Amino acid sequence: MISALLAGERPAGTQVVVKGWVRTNRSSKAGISFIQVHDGTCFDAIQVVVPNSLNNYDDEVQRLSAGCAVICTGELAESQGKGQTFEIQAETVEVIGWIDDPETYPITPKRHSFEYLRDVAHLRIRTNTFGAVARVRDCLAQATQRFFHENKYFWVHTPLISASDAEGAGELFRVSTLDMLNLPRTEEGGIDYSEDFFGKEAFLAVSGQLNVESYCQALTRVYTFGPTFRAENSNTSRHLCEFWMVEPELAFADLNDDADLAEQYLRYIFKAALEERADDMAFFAKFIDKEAVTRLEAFVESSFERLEYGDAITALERAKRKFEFPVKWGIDLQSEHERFLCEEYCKRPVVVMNYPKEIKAFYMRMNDDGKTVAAMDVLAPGMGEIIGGSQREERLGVLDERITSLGLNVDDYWWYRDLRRFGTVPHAGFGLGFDRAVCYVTGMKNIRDVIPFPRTPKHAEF
RNA sequence: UCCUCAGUAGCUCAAUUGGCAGAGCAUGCGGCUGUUAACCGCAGGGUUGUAGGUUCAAGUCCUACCUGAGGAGCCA
Repeated sequence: MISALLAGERPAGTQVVVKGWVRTNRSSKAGISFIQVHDGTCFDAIQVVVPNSLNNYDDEVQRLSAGCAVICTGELAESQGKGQTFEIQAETVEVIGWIDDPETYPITPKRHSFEYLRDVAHLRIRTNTFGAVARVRDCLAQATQRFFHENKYFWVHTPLISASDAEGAGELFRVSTLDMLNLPRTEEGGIDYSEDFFGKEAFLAVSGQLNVESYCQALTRVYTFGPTFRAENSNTSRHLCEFWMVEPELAFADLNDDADLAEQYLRYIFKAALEERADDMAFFAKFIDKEAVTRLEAFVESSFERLEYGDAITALERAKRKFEFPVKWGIDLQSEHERFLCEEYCKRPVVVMNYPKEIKAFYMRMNDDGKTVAAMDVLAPGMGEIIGGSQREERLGVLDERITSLGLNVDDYWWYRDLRRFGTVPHAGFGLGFDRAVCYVTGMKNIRDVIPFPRTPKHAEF
């Protein structure tokens, strides 16, 4: 693989084979061709130097254009030219796959807009940017698994199909096998879901949290890492209908333990990106976002500020600048407020803790003041909220009160309530939008460009 | 879903107060070169997002729709 060759794992003079795709081909009738071959294993391509003594030089090598698949053999050599340490003095160049009609190949060796490349998402991965994103995304995913494994967390595969809409997180995708042209009806004229596949209404899950809480109260330290689905009509650079989420849950823990975990986790995966994908990160810093590397380095080195929600409000009220949305105790923080807190007020990552109960979910633990719940948001400079979490309400009576006061039905939560009846313990967890984390690390501005085939309203191509 | 902006060659973009549709890159051919965002020359490439309207004349003005982007809301 090219990554091993360019890393110097084989000495010059070794006979090597390279299998990959042509990036550029500069050929000279005078007798030599320079082919950049790329196999995706690292950022750089390797230069294959082809002499015109090869018997397929005229009719094949010179016709090679961007995208052609080739297998090259030859001797690894220290490069005579500038721009690379190693190159290959080719002895054979075998063309495995031609470009059908070079004029119609969508990925040309020039800059393309990200919007254009979304229309050719099956080919955009062959570009520098999307290759780098894919490798960094993998690095962050592997680091996530490694971090939790090393800290004795178990990976729990929570279901993607949810038979109740009790999770209360916005619009859901329906899962049904009913014949839409011939729907079974109840006597009242509604749709009779008892005829449906699961015998009741079913949806794609919007979170694994409620399920993972069950495992938490038996395995102590658990997490989910998988896809999640929201049918909200959100058309922004930060939203996908299908996205990946990391949700750890730990037993015998409070909100401070939760914040500690979030801090350690983020530092761990960001450090992995800096160390393991230095080549790709250097590219992002050069062409996508000048601060991609320095921002991460600062993040990894700084400890997080912890701020009470009430203190955050006070800081915002005393700020000399004006906000578009007025500040007072009880509001949810807008992104302009979040950016101010971490970028100007604290100048480092901030954990805002203990929010008013009115703006947070029913399962978050009621504090002794009766006004706030043990919720936290981790705010990152340059992005705003990157993690949201809470200590969960472990007291059955208080949980029931919260469910009822929000107009929800306690019977819908029967198994979730059982967890509070049978050996309940204080526990806490958080959710991280994995794709947003990839944006933060790479400096990519649009979440549709950090996931392989983005699903957004009106878009499920490929 | 709301607000704003945009849609012209394969791609990225020009085109003055409404007046002959242009460039760079890419592609093909030729030349040149241990080249590397290569360079030089030539060539092909267009129903200006769609449908109407105003006008002698519309890429340009008007209406509707479609598509995309940015912002907002919702959130992760």
